[in-house]
Amino acid sequence: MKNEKVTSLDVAKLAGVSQSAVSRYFTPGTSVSKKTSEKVKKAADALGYRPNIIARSLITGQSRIIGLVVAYLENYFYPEVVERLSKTLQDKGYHVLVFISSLAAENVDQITQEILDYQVDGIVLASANMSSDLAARCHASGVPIVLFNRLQDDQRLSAVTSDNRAGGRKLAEYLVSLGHKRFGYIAGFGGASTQRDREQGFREGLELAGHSLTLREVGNFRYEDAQEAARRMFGDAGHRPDAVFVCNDHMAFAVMDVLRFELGLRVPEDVSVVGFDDVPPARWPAYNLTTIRQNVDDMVVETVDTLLTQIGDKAAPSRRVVLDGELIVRGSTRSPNPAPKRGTR
Amino acid sequence: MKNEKVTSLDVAKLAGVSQSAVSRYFTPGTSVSKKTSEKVKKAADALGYRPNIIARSLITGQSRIIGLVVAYLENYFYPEVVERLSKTLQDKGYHVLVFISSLAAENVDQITQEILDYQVDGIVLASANMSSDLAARCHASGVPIVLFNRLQDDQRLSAVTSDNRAGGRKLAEYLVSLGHKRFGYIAGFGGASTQRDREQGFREGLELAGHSLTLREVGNFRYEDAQEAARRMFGDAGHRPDAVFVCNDHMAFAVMDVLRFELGLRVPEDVSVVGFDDVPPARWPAYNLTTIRQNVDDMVVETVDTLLTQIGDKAAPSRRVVLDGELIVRGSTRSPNPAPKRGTR
DNA sequence: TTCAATTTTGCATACGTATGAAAGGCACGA
DNA sequence: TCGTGCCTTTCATACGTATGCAAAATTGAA
Repeated sequence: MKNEKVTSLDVAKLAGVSQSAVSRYFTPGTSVSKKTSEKVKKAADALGYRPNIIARSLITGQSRIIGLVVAYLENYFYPEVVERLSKTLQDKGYHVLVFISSLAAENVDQITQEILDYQVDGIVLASANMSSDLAARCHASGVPIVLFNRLQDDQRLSAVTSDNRAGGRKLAEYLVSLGHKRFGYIAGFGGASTQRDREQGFREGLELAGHSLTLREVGNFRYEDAQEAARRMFGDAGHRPDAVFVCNDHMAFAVMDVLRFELGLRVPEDVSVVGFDDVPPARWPAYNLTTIRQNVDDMVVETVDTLLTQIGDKAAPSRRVVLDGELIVRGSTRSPNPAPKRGTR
Repeated sequence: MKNEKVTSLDVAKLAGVSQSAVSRYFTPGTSVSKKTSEKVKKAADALGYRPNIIARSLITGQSRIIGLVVAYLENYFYPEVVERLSKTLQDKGYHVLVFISSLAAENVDQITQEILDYQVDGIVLASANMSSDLAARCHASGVPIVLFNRLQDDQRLSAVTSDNRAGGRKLAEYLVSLGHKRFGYIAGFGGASTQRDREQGFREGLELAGHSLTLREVGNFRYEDAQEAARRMFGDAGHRPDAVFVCNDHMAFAVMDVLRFELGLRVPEDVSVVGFDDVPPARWPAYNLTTIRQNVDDMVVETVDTLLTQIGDKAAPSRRVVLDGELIVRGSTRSPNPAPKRGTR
């Protein structure tokens, strides 16, 4: 209940040195003699003193806070991101201030204002889009921004993504190689670059193999919407796809659930299902989903690298990092071995 | 790239007023005339000025930052918490600074030090335990703390939890009512109060009905550990439970997966499985898990209430809020209707 | 021992804002 | 016209720390 803040001045008095000495003791990379060092340490311990980061920030202009904007943690890709990102930054002496944004874009602009108010040293935008003028404004105020799992036309913004287009193509090629003929696609929210790129890659892959998309529905990255999309796509028994690419794993689970438990279809015998992300439930036996892995660890490392580089050198050029995504083959797709047809066994 | 910070003094000059006037304009609840109000607004807009929260904090002693300590977002109960908590606080003008802690306890103490360095206005401890002396220290420094989904012996700490013991009892009663005879329990991490209380309630419920726990294994709140636990518990076909309570949903999914896909057992026909939390996948058809609902919204509201009350009045007494958890009956438990045995259909 | 070179220390100031106290402005009634 | 009371504004200072600069102390070599 004692609300007595202990300051560097208190420590200085007790230790019989100047406030500067105390400050220097707690600032790495400054010279302070062994003698005073011990005096300060002793006094600081006795009083339970710790430097006030807020006051320090005011001087140095460094808050050691990174703002993270995230829209929905419902997709289990993002909790992993928050955890890894926060941990990695923590190890480097930074911390993450979370801003939850709605899907509406204006909201993001308002939130970014709030972020800037906190004098953050950098911003990570995940699962949220930002208006170009606001991006420009952040840039103008000298705060580095990294788009995570997002791309924007503005080339001045750094971004870390997987190669979503290549991923979509890989999935198309793989499904074609399994002998599938009728392809469905369940899309995410229209404004997202991940949605756009994955679909584009998937279509390209199909067309290169002489196929094309048969059916397309929109699931908006939400479980419930994806269920609806699956019902529409597979409702007409006569015109069903025999393979469906769902824009992310989260929605793929919804689709599989509808196929199996509402429509009585077997996965993969009747329909092959593939997703994107490789979130933890994708490898749980109940889903066992074939998907493209987004390596969260690598993405986070690149994000932090980019961010800290730009914090250290404001003149550093922006980077666009595109990571390869590995195809993870599991049990939600038909077996690749066509041998049984010939009866060789 | 222009790194020119615009301060209240700049605005004051442009508007032809004093710096105080600018400060008052941006401080709600202060009196400022309509005339200067407009001058300031105009100048501020022209320069793109926004008050520096860091500098403000130094004066007011209020950072409007709440520290959140969380250990693992792997359990999908916590992402919901982070999202709801952050959003609710955002609406009240606060923001959440995230601290990821390992499971080790010393780590939490170090992290709490870091939190205090940021001069947070309050702390929420979720999925992490804190040493008593550190709790005392936080208390001493006047920073309110709320334990979320955790209890501690120290009565001075506020806490918001579900009634875990009552929940465990409800589950026991329900399983008994279904006619089960052999009961298994898969425990969480030993140090957690949720683990302890849920198990205690479950045992009480069984004993009140003249039953007792047959088998017990430890899953440590982790998917993989829970799989192992399930293998041990159900490995011996002659001594299997016919109902199992898994300490949280996250582990329950692992157990169901092992039962169905490794051991070929049917849920609920061969074994009834119940969990705790009611995370989103619990209602997905693939699991369709009977469980106790922890109402995240209510828990968050109570947490924020408690926190803001104590921030507003440091002398406010600590609160312990215990919320009721509803039994959600789904398809992972045997049908309550014993009629088929008599062949009435 | 002396002096120059080097390290350590203290002093003073700055960071950007909030706020109590004092001064200024205004309207109103006498 | 003058004085009284109230609302605005300005002035000055404080919050807790970092840091350039100059003074002091230490070191090392001659």
